[in-house]
Parts: sequence; C-alpha cells; structure tokens
Amino acid sequence: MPSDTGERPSVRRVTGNKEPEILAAAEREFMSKGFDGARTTSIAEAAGVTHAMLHYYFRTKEQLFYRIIDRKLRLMGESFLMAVEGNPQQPFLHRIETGIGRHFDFMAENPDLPRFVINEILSHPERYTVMQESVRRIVSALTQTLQRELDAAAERGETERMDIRMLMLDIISLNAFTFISYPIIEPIFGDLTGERERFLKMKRAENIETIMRRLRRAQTT
Amino acid sequence: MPSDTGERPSVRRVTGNKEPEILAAAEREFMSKGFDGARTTSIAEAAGVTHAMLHYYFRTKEQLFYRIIDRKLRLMGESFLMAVEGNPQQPFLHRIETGIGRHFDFMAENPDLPRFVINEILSHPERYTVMQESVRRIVSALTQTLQRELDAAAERGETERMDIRMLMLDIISLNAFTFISYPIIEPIFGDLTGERERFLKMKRAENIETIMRRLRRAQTT
DNA sequence: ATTATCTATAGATCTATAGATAATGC
DNA sequence: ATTATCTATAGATCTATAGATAATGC
Repeated sequence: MPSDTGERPSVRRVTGNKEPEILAAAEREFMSKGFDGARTTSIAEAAGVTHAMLHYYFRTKEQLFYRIIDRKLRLMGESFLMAVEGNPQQPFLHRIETGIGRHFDFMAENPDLPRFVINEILSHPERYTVMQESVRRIVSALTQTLQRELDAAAERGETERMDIRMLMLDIISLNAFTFISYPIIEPIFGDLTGERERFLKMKRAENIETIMRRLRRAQTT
Repeated sequence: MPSDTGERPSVRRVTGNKEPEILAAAEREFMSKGFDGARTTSIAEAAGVTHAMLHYYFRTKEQLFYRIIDRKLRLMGESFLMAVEGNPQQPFLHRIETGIGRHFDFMAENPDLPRFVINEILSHPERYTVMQESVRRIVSALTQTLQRELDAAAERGETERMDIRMLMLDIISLNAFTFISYPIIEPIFGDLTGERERFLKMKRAENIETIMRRLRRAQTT
C-alpha cells in the first residue's frame, strides 16, 4: 500500500459507518409495513447490526422514521412538478402530454410512494400541519400560471375551458392509482397484467389518451 | 307486564349483547389505524366494555378483524358491480354513464374503503389467496359480457374500440382516488374543495365527462 | 345451568438505555 | 479521546387467559 493519499480509505475501513445500511433497511421496513407495523428489531436484523445500533445512530424509532418520510415527501413534491413543468417554448397541449408520461414514469419508479405517504399523513395528520401552508402557496402559484396558459389555449379554441386543478387531479388519479391498485388487480386481471412491463406501457398510453381527449376541444357536436 | 308474548323483551334486557357495540368500535379502530395500529384495549374502551369482553366474544384480535374485513371485502365487490350492472334494455353508453355515477356515490358513502382494503391485502397477501380464484372467475365472466357489448357498440360506430378492463380501471381510478386523496388535497386546494359536497358534485361530473369522452367515438379527425 | 361481566395477571413483544469493550485517529 | 459496537436488561405496552361473580332463563 504505497501512496496513502487518503480520499478513499476503503480497504482499511474495517469497522464502518452503518448508517446507510440502517437507512436502507428502515426504508424497506417502513414502506412495506408502515410506522406501526415496522419493528426496529427487524430493521436492525435486515441491516446486519445489533438492535442497540439503531438507537446509537438515530436515538428513537420516530427519528429514524422522519429521515425516511422526509425523503418520501420530497419525492412526492417532485412528482407533482414532474407532471406540469416543461419547456415553455413548446405548445401547451404538447407539454401536458409529455408531463403525463413523465409523471407516469416517475410513479413507475416509486410505485408505493403515494400509498405510503397518504397512509402516514392520514394516521398522523398533526405531523404535517406545519408544512401545509408552504405547500399550499407553492401549488397556488403553480396552478395560477398554468390556469392562465390553459385559458389562453381555450381562447384559441385548442382546448376546453376547465379548472386546471381538476385536470391535475385527473392525471394524478389515473397515474397513481395504476400503481396503488396493481397488486390487487394483477392476480385478477391475469392475462392483461401478465407481463408487468407490457401492461404498464399500455396503461401509460391509455392514461395519456384519456387526458388528451378530456382536454382537447371537442369537434362541433 | 301483562301479555308476555316474547318477541321483543327489550325493556327487561338490562345486561345485553355487547357484540354490536364491539363490532362498531372495532370497525372504527381498524379502519382508521389498520390491523397493526389498532389496539384491542382502545376498541374495548370505545365500546364501553372491559378488555376481557373482546376475547369472550371473539377470542382473538385476528378473529375480530376478520369479521370487519370480511364485510369490507364484500362491499368492495359490490362497488365493482355497481359500476357495470344496469338495465340491459338501456343503450350501452347510457348504462356506463349511470354506472360511473353510482360507483362514485358508493365510494362517497365508503370513502376509506379502498385505502383500507388495499393496505390490508398488501400487508398480508397470504390471507387473500384463497378468494382470488373465485374473484377472478366472476370478473372474467363479467368482463366478457361487457366486452361483447362494447364491441357491438364500436361496430355501430358509437364508441371507440378498447379493452373493457382498461375502461374499468380508468373509472375506478378516477372515482376511488378522489376519496383516497381527499384528506391530502383538501387543505392544499382550499377554496376548490372548501365545501366537500360542492366539490364532490363537481368531481363526479368531471369523472363522468372524462370517461365518456374517452369512450365515445371521436369525430372524424 | 348458562351467559355475561369483571379483576388480576401471565406471557410475549418491543423500544430504549446503561455500561462494558473494541477499534480508530491523533 | 472519540467513535462504534455488543450484551444485558429495564420499562412499557399489548394480547390473552384464568378464575371469581353476577345476572338470566328455565
């Protein structure tokens, strides 16, 4: 071992920082069982450390949980933006279309994110009242901008007039519920959902089609 | 107390059957906290009986839980039928339209049914494998009939050709997710969701509109 | 005699901490 | 000296049951 230039003493680090392992194990345990169902003993076991280590690193189960849910809430926020932000140069309808697809793909990568977040917020609403006001403000600003764009598109006869928040709810419902319901639907709709990838590709196209038809100006009835 | 014709000794029944009270309290506790979060002590307290009574009536927490989830699963099945069954005399498109509305109203009366059922099935899949095959058969028969009707409507040029199961997923997604997400959305979308009744009425119309636009044959592009 | 109810407590789990010991970096 | 790890155990909580007592219906 010649030049000991530091930076990466990876070999020598026999006794290491187990924090990442614990966090990874905690994420799996909390995501699959929720706060109440999760056991710190199981997390420790899965992380390959003794149970006392959890408390050494995070003091309490709650504090460990906060580390996990915090990241998940951030992801949740990202997923909203994913659905609406895009190059303002492009036409409005086209941006919505790519937004739906990107939101779907994001959900596909975090399939049990919505279920987890909704459950935890519902079972301990008091934990999240603090952040509500700031979320409300961000969403409000965002929807106002988008509403104006939608109004303009409607003026040009490209789209229907509608409340942008309704549209966003529609998009999120179709995309998120696909993954929330997948474990239930899968064994029942057997052949349709057989190959997960194929089914998801179909459902992705279906959701885009559904929303675009909702949004586009109907031909003279 | 003259004629003791039995039938209804309601007055004399000082010490009564507390089973209904326990079941009602258990339903509230399990629905709001899930199996893991629920405490038999809390259920007993809410039902106004000592804790030992739960075990007298139901032996174990699990058996008490089964009584609750069993009813909920039945309701869940009902909700599916609600969306599709209807008077076969009526035109197909019209039946779908009323089906969506009825399904929405059913969800409104059982707003946390889907969330609860999905969570419990997900955390203990083995409990539900037994019923899967029978559910699969029922759904399969149902969708085949409906698919044929939809195909006929498409043939007449009334509707688009599509997989009826995709359509059903769309309907259930829009309706169920409205209620799954409501507690999260409500404080954020403030003025939109302000009066629950008004918002639900709007969303109900929105969901019907969205699905009908998806389904109806698009005018020549 | 059967059914319903209560008190008291066993037994299992689970979170958390105290205190000892080993490794690491100066 | 500080950081990381382990063993052992306290303390809280929760489900479940044993056993006594009261009420009810024959």
